[in-house]
Amino acid sequence: MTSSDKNFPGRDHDHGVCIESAFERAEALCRERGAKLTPLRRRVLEIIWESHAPLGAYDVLQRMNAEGERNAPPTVYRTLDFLLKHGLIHRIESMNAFVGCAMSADAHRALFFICRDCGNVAETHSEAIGEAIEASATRAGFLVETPVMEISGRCQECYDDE
Amino acid sequence: MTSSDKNFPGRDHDHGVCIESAFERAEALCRERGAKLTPLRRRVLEIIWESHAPLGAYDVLQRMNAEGERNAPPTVYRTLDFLLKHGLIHRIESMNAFVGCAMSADAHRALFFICRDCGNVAETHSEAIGEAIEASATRAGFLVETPVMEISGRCQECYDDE
DNA sequence: ATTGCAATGTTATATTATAATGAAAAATAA
DNA sequence: TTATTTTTCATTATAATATAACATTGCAAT
Ligand SMILES: [Zn+2]
Ligand SMILES: [Zn+2]
Ligand SMILES: [Zn+2]
Ligand SMILES: [Zn+2]
Repeated sequence: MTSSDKNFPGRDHDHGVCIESAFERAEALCRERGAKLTPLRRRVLEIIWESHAPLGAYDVLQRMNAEGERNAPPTVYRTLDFLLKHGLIHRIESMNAFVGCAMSADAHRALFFICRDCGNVAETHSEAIGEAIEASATRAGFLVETPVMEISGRCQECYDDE
Repeated sequence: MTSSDKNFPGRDHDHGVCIESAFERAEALCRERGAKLTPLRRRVLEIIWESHAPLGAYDVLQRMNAEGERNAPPTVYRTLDFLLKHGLIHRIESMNAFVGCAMSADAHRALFFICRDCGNVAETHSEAIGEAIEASATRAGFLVETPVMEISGRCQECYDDE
């Protein structure tokens, strides 16, 4: 199986592991690229990784300012742009929100499953889908550059709960 | 071939035909459902169908008000909601914009190709993609409800032009 | 006529995102 | 080191997108 894995975050998964490995990947990648993971950027990444549910920019901002700081929107958008540019987070277009990238941050075409109940997002990568899209694009005379694939629905745990 | 067709709108296609058939579909569907295609709704649908490039809500509003009318945002959003509900238009999530539905308006899962040069959008339907997504969803333990698939890239004509 | 309902109008405001400018900090060069 | 340049961050204002809340109109059923 070359394509996706069972990677929807279970209710009981060890999220500490997610966070830890996200930071390891971020640090490795920044070291490798000579990019600076400043305290501000680290903090925003940490906020994003508080859960697997996407956060809006203003939600991030609110958390940044929880202890009385006075960061303004451009600060959070700039920081999110940095994290996006380096593939450390993804933007979920259908939600105007941001979620941590769960994979090695090299450019990749991701498919997101978004649970409408718990709000969690699972990132997957499927060659079969990529190929099907390429085939369709070829028939339509279209050159694929940036696919946005965001599938709303329900995760296993949420539909087990009715 | 059960899946998609060559349906990117060519530079030279007869757009009058697109508009005409869009209105025929809209009228048939509203008749069938007892929904009212009021002058306001007809006008918005007409504005949306001016081209194959998605329009933002405020672009629609501007066109509605071009002759001095004073429609306000809720009017256009309500009207767009009606057209969306009946499948007469689609919302392109990655653009916050709206485009006419090119197919019979029964609930369908569409894939959009969006040309970054000319801005045109082609709507396609591919069983292969649907199946690939279902397969991936099953592996991830996910129940698909509302897929958003919006592929940015370049249409044939635009990359022929360099 | 009166009631009920769907459609539209109106005002205000919420939410998401960026422009423009400058100060501070960090890296690089001299 | 000091000077120079670049990157990062702060600040103020504003643009762009979307909705809440409530009023009015028009039309159909009783
Ligand atoms: Zn986790
Ligand atoms: Zn869920
Ligand atoms: Zn056309
Ligand atoms: Zn094009």
